[in-house]
Amino acid sequence: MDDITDPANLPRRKLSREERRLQLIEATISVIAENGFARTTLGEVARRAGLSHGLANFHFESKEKLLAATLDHLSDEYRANWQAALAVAGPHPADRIAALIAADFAPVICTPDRLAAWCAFWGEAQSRPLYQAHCGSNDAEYQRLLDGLCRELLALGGYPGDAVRMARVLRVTTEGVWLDLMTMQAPYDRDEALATVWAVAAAFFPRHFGPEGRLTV
Amino acid sequence: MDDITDPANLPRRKLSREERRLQLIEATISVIAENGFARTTLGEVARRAGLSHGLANFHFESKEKLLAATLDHLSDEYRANWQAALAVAGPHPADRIAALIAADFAPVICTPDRLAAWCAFWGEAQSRPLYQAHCGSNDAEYQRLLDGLCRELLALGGYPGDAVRMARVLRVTTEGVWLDLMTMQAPYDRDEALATVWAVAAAFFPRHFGPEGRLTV
DNA sequence: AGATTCTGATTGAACTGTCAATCAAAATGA
DNA sequence: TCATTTTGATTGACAGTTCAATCAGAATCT
Repeated sequence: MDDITDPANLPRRKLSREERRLQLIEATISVIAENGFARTTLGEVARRAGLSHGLANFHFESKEKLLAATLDHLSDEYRANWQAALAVAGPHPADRIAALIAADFAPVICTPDRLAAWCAFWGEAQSRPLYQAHCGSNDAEYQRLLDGLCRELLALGGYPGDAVRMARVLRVTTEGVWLDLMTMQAPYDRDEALATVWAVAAAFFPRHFGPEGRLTV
Repeated sequence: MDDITDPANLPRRKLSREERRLQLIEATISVIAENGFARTTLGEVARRAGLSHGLANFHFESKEKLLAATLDHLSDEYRANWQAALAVAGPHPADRIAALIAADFAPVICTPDRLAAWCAFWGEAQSRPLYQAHCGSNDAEYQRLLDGLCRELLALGGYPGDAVRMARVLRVTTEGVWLDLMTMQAPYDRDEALATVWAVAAAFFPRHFGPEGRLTV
């Protein structure tokens, strides 16, 4: 048949291996966000990517591995985002804490689809050790970093309190407002979510943070 | 524990309708906690309850309705717990806030199985409106109550800040440490979790709360 | 009380649909 | 040509649902 001139069968095999994988991963995020984890099927993922379902198994071997790769992707993306934010932040611990907080609300990361997918993975993580390691709360590097910054700022500002607990509150507050944005029927907006985290920072470090974030000296 | 939920004593036609429903719901919580939401089957629920799988459909019509009833049960239980705690608390807003916080860490509520089940429902709630309404963040009564208490305490103590945001931080910090207890590979214990919430209260209301909780005047 | 009838809880096998995985053939690119 | 990618039909397993048969206990009757 003459398919060369037919625009209907144009877009075959134009993406590289890595691009195809990414395309399937993005479709997976989208399906998880819309249908939830339990109702995510390879068929729906393939359909949304405009591909046949056999391809998912070709590129990922199994559904399980596709899901694991999807979580990996989200995890890498999240880490790259805060590391980039940190790279352009000043050396003062308050500046670095502010950068980390703000990074979590960057439009690239804080997308409805992505938040929903994170949420779904959290829900399943407890029963699947494979996922558990990649979930946010287990990023040891991030936690050590935030712990250290809080300790520095505590010493610098002469604040009372426990650095590890403060770091934990900052982290879980961010996760918590994320969860609110996903699960509430009438949620507040992203700015209000960020303001809520600033309220925590301001309560812990009142001379360095205010309701709008980092206080400029 | 309950003799109802113990499969050891094989109950052949001894339990009432309501008791049987409860038994199946408890089995469902257990299976969700162990296998996750996506891998929860009627067969496994029935096996764990020591009953045939046809019975689950007899009592609940469908798997979907069994899951909804399970969430309902968790939701009712949660509400009953904080309402009971509030009933025996003093009239001072700080005492009532302290009672609400402590209630969330009561051994009856703060059980591995129950936390895991909550977690799983959160993960699916975004894609299922039926669940969404019953998830913690949507308990309007609880939120209005906590908002009001924070507003009172703010006025009473002459503290600066936004009452609604403070109430939100207290709530999401609790949810957040719950999530930590579930999803972290090496989590801290329940006391440390509670202490983390006290740290927030102490930061917001330093003359009414300390690292150990409510300050006695 | 004892026998009979009634109710509805319970079982387990059969049915149905769905989904992940497989594979052979076709299309594509080098 | 040869290797790689893509398709789509097929397969096998498994889960949810249905249903006819069973059975224990309650209610009713004699």
